Amino acid sequence: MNEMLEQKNPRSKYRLKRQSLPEALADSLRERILNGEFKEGEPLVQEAIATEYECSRMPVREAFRQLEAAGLIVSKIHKGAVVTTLPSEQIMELFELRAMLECDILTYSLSRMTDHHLALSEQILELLEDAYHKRDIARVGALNWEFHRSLYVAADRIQTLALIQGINVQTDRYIRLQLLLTSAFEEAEQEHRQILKLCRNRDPSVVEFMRGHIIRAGHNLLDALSTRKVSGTAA
Amino acid sequence: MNEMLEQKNPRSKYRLKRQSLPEALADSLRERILNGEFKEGEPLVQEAIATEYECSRMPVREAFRQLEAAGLIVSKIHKGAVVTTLPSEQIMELFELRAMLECDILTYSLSRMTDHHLALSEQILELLEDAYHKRDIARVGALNWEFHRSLYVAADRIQTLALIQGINVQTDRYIRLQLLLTSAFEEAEQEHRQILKLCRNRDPSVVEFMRGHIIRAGHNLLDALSTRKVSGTAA
DNA sequence: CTTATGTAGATTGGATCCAATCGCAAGATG
DNA sequence: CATCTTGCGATTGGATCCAATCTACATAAG
Repeated sequence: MNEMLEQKNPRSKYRLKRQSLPEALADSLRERILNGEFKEGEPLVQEAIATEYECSRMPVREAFRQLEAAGLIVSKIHKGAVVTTLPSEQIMELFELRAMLECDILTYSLSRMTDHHLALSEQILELLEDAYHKRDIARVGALNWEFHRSLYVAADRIQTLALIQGINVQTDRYIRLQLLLTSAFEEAEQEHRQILKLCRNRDPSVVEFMRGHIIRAGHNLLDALSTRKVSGTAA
Repeated sequence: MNEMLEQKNPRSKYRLKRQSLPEALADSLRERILNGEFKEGEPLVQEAIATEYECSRMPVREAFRQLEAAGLIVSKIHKGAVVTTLPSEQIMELFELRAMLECDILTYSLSRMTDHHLALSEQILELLEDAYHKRDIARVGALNWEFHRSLYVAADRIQTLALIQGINVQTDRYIRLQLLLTSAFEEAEQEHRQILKLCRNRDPSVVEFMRGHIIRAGHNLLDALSTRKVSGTAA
């Protein structure tokens, strides 16, 4: 039980401590992987994590199972867990999947959005812009997903949303990396405003705009990654 | 170590016992859930499973984590795990997701398929037809997915395939249920032949045909499910 | 008779202990 | 000198034990 473990679900006011230790651990470790604190290919040692969080290895092991299912780590028998490393084609594939799935769900959502939904999206967008200007990378990553998600809840497509969320967790890691490397998020910021505006008008063209938004993000990321890679090998 | 636990990966000949107990358990339990042996809403008790497989509760717990990540069970803290139960809208949503994702990957795959790929698909299809005529439900379920999968491997879209596999695991349960309830698989069998034929000709129309194939399967299932429900409540 | 409370049994969550396996280095052997 | 073997430390896998929590039933109060 460590002070690093904050309980989640801040939205439901009177719901505290309804998380088991493995879940809380998984949340914390996921955050640290997405932050880049645990780098690609880095091995995660059960004992080290356990002592760090002042608990036994058992909850750590269960947390590892969850992270493995989310695709953030891979663990081989008797050899431990390492942070996943994706080749660039697969990273792009993830963005293409997001584009396909998010466009689909947005189509459902668009006709069902209420003013309440839009107001909430706007609120999140303002928080996102604020976080970006303060260069709070972790918060930008989280709020970026929250904004996208807020546009989709009206669709009431639970399975689709769950799938998209899973992919977003994976791309989040690279989005944060991109924030450190480039200034490409400037244009993404403007695109977010445009997306919200189109949604307000229930303009169906927002779907294709969203597709471009996501695919562009993927391409920008790959560019940033490839330039980093050559500079990395040079150094 | 119980005789119920068979090691998987039969395709790679000299690869035995490279599975940890939790994984083997997860495989076995997943199979039993898909078979309908554990019904929807039924609680899974750690101790009972553990004694059944003659092991301690710990590997069971880790297996539960995997099954939960796959969406087959949900577990609440200090209240244990129960088999998931999906409302019909979400079941249909799963089929629609399959339709979208499988059509997408098939488009990639179609232009890259070699004769070798097609021969393999044909082999699997024959096994599938054989299993169906022998009314080996579990085998039909597994081979149905194997056939679909065999059409997609050429696409070399790892993330997409993983996503589709996850959804197929969930729909598999209902497909097997449908096999018990209806004879709708007869037409599916013919459609499989047609799909393979269109793939041989590299006919792009196979993509839309596949979409219809999957969506039809979903509708047939929902029909079967709704009639079962009314007869169930009547009895 | 209904509702609140409390206690016992069952079940899950977490910690500690022991066994199995892996990696690596030192030494033997050709 | 290269290669194989062997043994030890480190790490993971699994079992058992104890603590925390839930469910159900019984009992008492209104």
